[in-house]
Amino acid sequence: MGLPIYLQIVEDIKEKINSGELKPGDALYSENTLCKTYNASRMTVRKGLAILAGEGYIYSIPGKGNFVKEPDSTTYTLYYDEKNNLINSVDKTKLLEVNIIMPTSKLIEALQITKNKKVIMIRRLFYTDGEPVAYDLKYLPYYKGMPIVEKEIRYATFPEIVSKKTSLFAIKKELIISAQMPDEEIRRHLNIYNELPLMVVEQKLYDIEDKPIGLGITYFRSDYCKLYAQASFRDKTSHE
Amino acid sequence: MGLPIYLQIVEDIKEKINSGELKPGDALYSENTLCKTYNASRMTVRKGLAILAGEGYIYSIPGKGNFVKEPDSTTYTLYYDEKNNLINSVDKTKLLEVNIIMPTSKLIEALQITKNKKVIMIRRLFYTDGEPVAYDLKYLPYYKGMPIVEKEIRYATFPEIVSKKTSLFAIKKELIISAQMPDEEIRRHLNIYNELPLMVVEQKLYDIEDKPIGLGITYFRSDYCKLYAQASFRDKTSHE
DNA sequence: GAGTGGTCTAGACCACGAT
DNA sequence: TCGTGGTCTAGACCACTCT
Repeated sequence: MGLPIYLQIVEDIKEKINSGELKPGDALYSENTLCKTYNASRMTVRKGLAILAGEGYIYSIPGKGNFVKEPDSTTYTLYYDEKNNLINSVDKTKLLEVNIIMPTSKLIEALQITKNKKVIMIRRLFYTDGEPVAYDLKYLPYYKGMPIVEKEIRYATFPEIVSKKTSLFAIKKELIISAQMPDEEIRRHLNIYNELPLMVVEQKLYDIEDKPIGLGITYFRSDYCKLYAQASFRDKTSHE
Repeated sequence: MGLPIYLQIVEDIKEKINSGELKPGDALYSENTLCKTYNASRMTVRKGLAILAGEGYIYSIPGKGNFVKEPDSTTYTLYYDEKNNLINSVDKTKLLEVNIIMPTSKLIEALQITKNKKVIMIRRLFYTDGEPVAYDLKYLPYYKGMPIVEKEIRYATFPEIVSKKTSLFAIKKELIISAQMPDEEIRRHLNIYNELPLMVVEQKLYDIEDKPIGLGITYFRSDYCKLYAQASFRDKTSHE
């Protein structure tokens, strides 16, 4: 087979781990031994081991060796896009309000600002097939000369809105997912007349220095929103 | 500073990307040029580029060059552990029932089994501070001679239960998160007397060949469950 | 054909752990 | 002191793209 040597090493050791021949905590053979085993140079062996480490199979302790890692059973990769987590995706966005407000105490804490700092509030409604499916609130600290162009805000995704200020790469993001019942205002906006709960996704954006630069809360009709995640697996690294 | 050369390269290029000097789609200098720039050998430069690629900053096209990648704004790392996503974590588990049942049509589809294949059903209740906080259902295809030891099942986490059969490394997992109102039975188990919704987490486990080996559904009282995710960031790779 | 990234080698020196 | 992993070099050959 035409597989490069380092990938053969990866596959071989993976197989040994998956089959149980190597168990968590076990030491691999030393790199020099692996060089002889696979008839490869040390750099090639190390490239294979680096991939295994990146995929969470092994770790290494300098001066001691490489060891099989305990698999992480609590980490998943979640796909979240406020406009595309619905059973059907958002095809219309209605801008309800853009305003500059004084922060509530919740905002002061979340955005780590003083109580005199003004905040931009954006309220939007997302539609799928003509039906309102989500009610969306965004808050950003207000800076003088900030361009609040309605057209942009109407269609933009939260990271896009914020990225006008900072490079997208610089942003750290956090999500908190919960469920709750809608209040009267949200019931009205989302046409909820019966006992339908909401999926609530709170999104916090931070800049490179961990300073909060945006808070978003999206209330989804639970019949239009399911979130999907999978075991944060392996095979995301460069090979292939 | 004592940073190894390849990490200096990583930091330098990251800085150029974060500051906007290099924008998505831009080509980096060729590897040979970078060798001269940083006074390093090609392997060292490539080690740095490999890290940048692993962290999602760049990608490379053989024969063409290395390019700055569009940042992925929809992928997050979610932490989910059925016993530890609650405001307080589970300190007691009550085993309601272990039974072997004939599959419902939903189970036939989810576990990809025939309608004559028996299924093990496990029903549990999770407690925090004496209060029931989650109602938990697990389904696994039944195999002859399967050891169903009550004590194990009572306390085990889903992946742990299934791993009696397969190596933990071999398991692929999927989560589907939604919100719904409790039915009469769940209201009773979770002491819900008012309009309190549930966070529902459906967990599917697959073996290495993508065959389903377990289905779990956990119904959390929404006042005791928030899920947490953060931008699937970078800096998880080996360096440091 | 010249330039690019992908793979690979056979050395080297270092800091660290075990003894 | 010896073996381990961590870093690094200066070459090499290949397949590929561009022109």
